[in-house]
Amino acid sequence: MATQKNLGEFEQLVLLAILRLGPASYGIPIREEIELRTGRRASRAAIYTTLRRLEEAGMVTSRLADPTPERGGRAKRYFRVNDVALEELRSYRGAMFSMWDGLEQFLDRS
Amino acid sequence: MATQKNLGEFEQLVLLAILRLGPASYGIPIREEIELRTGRRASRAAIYTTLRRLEEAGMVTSRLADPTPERGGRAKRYFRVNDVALEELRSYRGAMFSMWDGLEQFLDRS
DNA sequence: CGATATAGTCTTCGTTGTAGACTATATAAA
DNA sequence: TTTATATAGTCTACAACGAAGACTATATCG
Repeated sequence: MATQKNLGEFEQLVLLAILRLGPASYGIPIREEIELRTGRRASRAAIYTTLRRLEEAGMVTSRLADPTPERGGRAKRYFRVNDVALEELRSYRGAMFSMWDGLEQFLDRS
Repeated sequence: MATQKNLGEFEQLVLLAILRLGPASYGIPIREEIELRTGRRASRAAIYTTLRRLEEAGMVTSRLADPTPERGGRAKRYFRVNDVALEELRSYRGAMFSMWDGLEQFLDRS
């Protein structure tokens, strides 16, 4: 369990999407949140693969809910971010801040 | 050339290190800058491999300088970041800002 | 009960992350 | 003037991550 590695770039996005969505975090909305916020396309398979790997690494926990009475109401798998992952996110965020600090000159539009 | 993909997590760090170091950017200092700022270990091989791939992708440009008259003064290969990479960095930075926005509650120390 | 919508899985493959061992080339020391 | 030591970079190999196509499951609607 929890092989404790560095988070990949896409893994970070997925984790942040889960945090953003809160209790409503499952595959489809996670994907939508990422596409909406980053403007970047992501296949469903990419999302689920990443979610599975994150869970294997102990970064997230999931539970399969009951099917809901809506059209196409297949059971949803909900996710939440574990403390290890939170710590990783914080730490990576700090690292990025430190790396970007002082580089404002390179941020201007060309 | 320049297959235009998403930058990996480590690739970003390397690019930022080059920006930070300016004209003094070559393998060894790049590594030191990353270790210093992020607190994360990185082997020399990891740095050079990433640099080579970034160059193949058109993200950086390198030139091999003349050997310097210091102990161990082997010729250094200097790097600079290309515009494509700058644009990628900006874009990824924006995406991360957007994803982190509103999640300050999760940033507090535990 | 066939069409359609939502949600998730399987399989596969290319790309990125990572390091150990090795090479090259300089000065310092013996 | 050979041998040690320091700096800088390369080769090779493999594990982990990124990404998608095709498929399965399960619900409602007409």
